Order: sequence, then C-alpha cells, then structure tokens
Amino acid sequence: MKAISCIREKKDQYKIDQYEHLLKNNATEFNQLSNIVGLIGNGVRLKLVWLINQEQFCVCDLADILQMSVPAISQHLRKLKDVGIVETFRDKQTIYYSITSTKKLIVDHILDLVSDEIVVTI
Amino acid sequence: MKAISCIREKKDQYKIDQYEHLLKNNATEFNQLSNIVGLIGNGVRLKLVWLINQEQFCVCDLADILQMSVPAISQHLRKLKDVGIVETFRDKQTIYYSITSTKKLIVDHILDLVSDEIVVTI
DNA sequence: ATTATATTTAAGTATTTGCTTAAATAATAC
DNA sequence: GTATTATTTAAGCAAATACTTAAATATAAT
Repeated sequence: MKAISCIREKKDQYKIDQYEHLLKNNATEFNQLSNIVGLIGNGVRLKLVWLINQEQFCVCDLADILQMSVPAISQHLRKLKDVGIVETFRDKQTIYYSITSTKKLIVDHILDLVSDEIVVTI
Repeated sequence: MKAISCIREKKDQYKIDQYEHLLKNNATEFNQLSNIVGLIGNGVRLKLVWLINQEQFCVCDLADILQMSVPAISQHLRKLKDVGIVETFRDKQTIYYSITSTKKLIVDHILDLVSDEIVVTI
C-alpha cells in the first residue's frame, strides 16, 4: 500500500510525480491493453488466436488441433470473447469463431511477432 | 488429455493435421513468445516495461511512481529479467533497470499499442 | 568496525488460473 | 416426440500468481 521506498538524494520528485500522474491519467488504457495482452500471452490462447486469425474454426477443430478437451478450449474462447477479441456465428449446430473487426488491428500487431518467427505453409 | 471432440462430417482431418503439425513444429517459438507476451500482459509489468522503455529507473523510483512496495516491484522486475526483457547496471548502491537490446524490438512492438492510446508529455 | 541505504530473497497467504468431470443448452435428425 | 450432436456452463481442485512482512545481501558513509 504505502510505498515507503528509499531516501536517496538523487530522487527527482518532480519527474516521479509527472510519471505517476501520466500513468494515472491513462489507467484505463493501460488496464485495457494489459487485459488483452495478458489474455493473448497464454500458450494455449496465443495459438487459438493465431489459428482463428488464419481462418474460422469451430470449437471441435480447435480442440482437435491443440489436442485438448472441448470444455478447456471453450473456456479459453469464452475469455477471448469476453474482452471482445473473438466473436461467433452459428451455422446449424456448429459455432464458428473469428477475430472481431474492432480487435483485428491489435491482434495482427501482436501476431506479427509470431510471423517473424515461424513459417506458415498451409 | 485425449481430445474426443466431435463426430462432425464436415471435419477436414487433413487440414487439422496440417495445423497440428505446424504448431508442434513451432512449439518453442509459440511458447517463448507467449511467455514474454504473458509477462508484459500484466497491469503492473506493462507499466514497468513502458516506464523503463522511456528511461532508466531504479527500483525505488518505480515503486514511488506506481505507489507500490519495493519488494513487490523488485519481484516483478525479477520476472522480467529472468526472460531477458530487462537488464541491470549498478551505480553505487543504486541498481538501474533498462530494456535489453535483444528484446528491445519486441518490447517496442508491444508498446506501440500503448502509444496509440496515450499522449506522453514528459 | 558500525550504521545506514538500496535491493533482493524467502516464507506465508489469499486470489486467480486452467484444467477435469458432469450436467445443462441448443439445434438437428429421425 | 426422442435421440444425437455441438457447445457451454458449473463445480471441484491443484497449481500458479501477486502481494505481504521479515530477514538477508551488498555497497557506502561515518
């Protein structure tokens, strides 16, 4: 809570205050972004987002590809849906997931980092 | 474990296998990246990385700016250091943190998303 | 040496996360 | 209608996370 840090004479209180206020003024932006980045920064969800960004998939496909249970995948997708990264549309019994247009830019931006590392041949 | 997903006739086993192998072949890259992105995708650490990317700071400064305890900040910095995002250099009793040159690109890339949202006036 | 300062580390703990299994929904097929 | 299939949801639990406080290091000043 209380940040009783250090006495240090080199302490630049003015600068500290400036940064403190800057971060507080932009708390919402930092929080939103860390939520999104934090969600994508999970081994399973990074792959899910990458896959869904390649093309639409249903839960079953994703479970098969990642060799995980359907409920496990479904719960990951729910989190991604809750923050608006993915959306769904239904075709009969099948529900397909895709990246939302609103988050497409940020997703592409983060997935750029994947593209730099791997070679896709599908 | 065993992913007994769905029977679906539209299932494209060839495509599923292709993606499965592609992800397995690049497991290391995906894991490394999700580790880094996951670390930065934390409210406190996103701010820490953003701050340190602006200029060098010591633990005390960061604790003051974020109004958190020194040990809490120190432990966050340790995680960032463990994956090679930040490095330290000592000046007398003070230890300064900076972004490593090896991770500078990826950090800048993620912080681009912050820059899009906030205005910095320091 | 002794004291003070900056920082890290360790131990403890409450909260969150990511799975599991089982049950609940929803749409299709018969 | 009843059965089947795709998906979600809920409950339970082990592991991970993010703090706390107290103790340990390391450097500097006296």
